[in-house]
Amino acid sequence: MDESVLRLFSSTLKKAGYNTTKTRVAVFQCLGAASEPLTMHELYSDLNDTFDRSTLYRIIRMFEKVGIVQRVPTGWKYKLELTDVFVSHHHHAICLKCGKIIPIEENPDLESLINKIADKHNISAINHQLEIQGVCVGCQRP
Amino acid sequence: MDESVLRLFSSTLKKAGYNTTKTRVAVFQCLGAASEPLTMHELYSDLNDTFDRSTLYRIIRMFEKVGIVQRVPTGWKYKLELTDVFVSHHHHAICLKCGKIIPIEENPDLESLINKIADKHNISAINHQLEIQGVCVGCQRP
DNA sequence: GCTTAATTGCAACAAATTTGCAATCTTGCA
DNA sequence: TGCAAGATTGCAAATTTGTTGCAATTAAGC
Repeated sequence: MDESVLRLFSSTLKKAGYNTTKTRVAVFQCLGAASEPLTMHELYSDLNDTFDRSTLYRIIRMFEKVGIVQRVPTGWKYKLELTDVFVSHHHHAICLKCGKIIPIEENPDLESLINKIADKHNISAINHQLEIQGVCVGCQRP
Repeated sequence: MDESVLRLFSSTLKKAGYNTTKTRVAVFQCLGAASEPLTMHELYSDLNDTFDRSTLYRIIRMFEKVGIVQRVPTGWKYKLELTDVFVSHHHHAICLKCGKIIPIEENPDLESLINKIADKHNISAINHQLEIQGVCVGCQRP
């Protein structure tokens, strides 16, 4: 993983009053290495039982509070991924046939439209998520 | 609740091979009467312990499968509401200060933009959700 | 290197969700 | 309307998911 990203991670923690520990770095790197969002369970087993479940929960809760990770709702469950600070702001499309998650980069038109919609409802938008369900090209019969 | 909505509910179940039971009607009506999405817990206690929790979970899982209810992610948890088949298609804005959920009716511009974005990623969109977080006008200091 | 405060592991707990099975309803049909 | 077959529910127990207190360990700053 990129040195500068790790430094940003570390300074984010520090600014919020937390230490940079081996455990936290491991969780962060695991999320950074994943090609798509992970469930708690996946994250835990990817880390190969290196530490206690309660520690992982505590770390994720804190990472979320300080804006290092965010939850991606996927039907029943949710998955975890790094926030826009570490990965560019994006959305997701999920293929209903094969379950693949396709990242969708942010679109300026979408962003401004969302702000306009929010304003119309007297709410000033701070953040947003868009999830699209559909069928990917690979799953569409010829 | 409207007769015709109940008939639609019943035929939706039938088409999927399920019976229309007292219990299922009660759950459906409870969701229909709610002014905003409900948590499992709220739904259960609104129904006033008329039946077992496991039954409620089974019903909700099935309702979701056949497209009667959908989950609204709200941070950690999720809430439940009827789908667009029974309530007009809409999105949500959540105030980060007071937690109020503001329904946002669908916007044709948004819809077409989303379809365009999905196409660009080789996925043909079937459904989508947009969640906006912000601060509502009542929570903005004067 | 040392001190102090933060972090982790452990073990127990609490909440949320699932499951098997027997008892009870619904439906379709006589 | 009454019955048989299959679907649905209640119950009790298991599983999964997330939380907590406290003692042991570790990281940060000097």
